[in-house]
Amino acid sequence: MDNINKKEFKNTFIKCIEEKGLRHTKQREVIVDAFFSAGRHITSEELFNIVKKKYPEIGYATVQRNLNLLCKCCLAEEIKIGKQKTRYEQKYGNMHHDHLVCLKCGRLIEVNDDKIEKLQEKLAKKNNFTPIKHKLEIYGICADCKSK
Amino acid sequence: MDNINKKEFKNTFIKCIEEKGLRHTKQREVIVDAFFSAGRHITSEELFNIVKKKYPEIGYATVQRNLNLLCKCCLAEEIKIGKQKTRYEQKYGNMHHDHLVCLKCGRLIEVNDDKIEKLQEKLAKKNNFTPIKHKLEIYGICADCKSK
DNA sequence: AATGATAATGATTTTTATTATCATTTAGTA
DNA sequence: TACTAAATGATAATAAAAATCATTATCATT
Repeated sequence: MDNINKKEFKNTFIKCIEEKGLRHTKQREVIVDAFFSAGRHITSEELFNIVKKKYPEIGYATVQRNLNLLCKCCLAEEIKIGKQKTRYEQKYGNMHHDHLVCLKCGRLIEVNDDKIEKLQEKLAKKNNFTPIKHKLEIYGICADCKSK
Repeated sequence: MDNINKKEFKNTFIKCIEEKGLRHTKQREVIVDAFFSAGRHITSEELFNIVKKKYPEIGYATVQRNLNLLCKCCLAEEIKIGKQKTRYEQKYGNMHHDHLVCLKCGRLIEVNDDKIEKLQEKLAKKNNFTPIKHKLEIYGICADCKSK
């Protein structure tokens, strides 16, 4: 099942780079594979270290560049929390979610609330503002850290 | 009226540094004054340029340090939007608000919605997460930019 | 299959914001 | 007034991400 998703993910990427007139390379293959298989919120450095194992000649810049490219293809999104390094989150299609951020362990928990989404639309409209996207982060202490 | 707020603001600052056993300096005086009187979302660089006019010998580091100090006193808060420089926002007491961020002109509009706040509490609770603070940013196009 | 245009790569440098360092000055008290 | 430690100002360090650039690889065309 994960393989099906992976296939879809890669196909979307391929379609996207073809639309842009970009090229298919071995490095891109390896990077996109690794990005899909990695955790949900990875830094460029972490991804670089993973990719290096499969493709030792790869350069850091290539990983960084292709993460940026994934963002342009809407397959990844930057998340910046406090002073942490930018993390890159996988995005399948239009699925959106917000984050609970634990201030103790740094864990990111993905959440969703339709009512909040709708109220945000309303709030924007009230200000004659056309919303395109949004970011909601709730900072606090996660269940695990509370029980410790 | 603004002067009363300013007085309160400065008193809070003075109280805060005294609690921490820190000292009162001319530079702090000038920086806090300028910060209060400046726009709602200022960068350290902008503030430095303002302060320099009243106090030309001042160093950038001093402005930066005191902005950080204001944050520790809960009189300022960092706002980081995209790749922009960190901006510092005035905070009076506990007043909280969210932001509409215009993707065209970069303008920040402060908004508030009690219902959203309450739903956030609920959402956190549902995940056994103790919320401390949150950040909601809605990105889109502001009224001014739409009419252009 | 060879060619040529140009995108991509990898190594490195640059940029840029913020923090740290440190000698000197200053504040606040004893 | 002197002393102690905080604050300052100039500068260096840090660190993440972007830019540069010579070289290599891709891919449409022939």
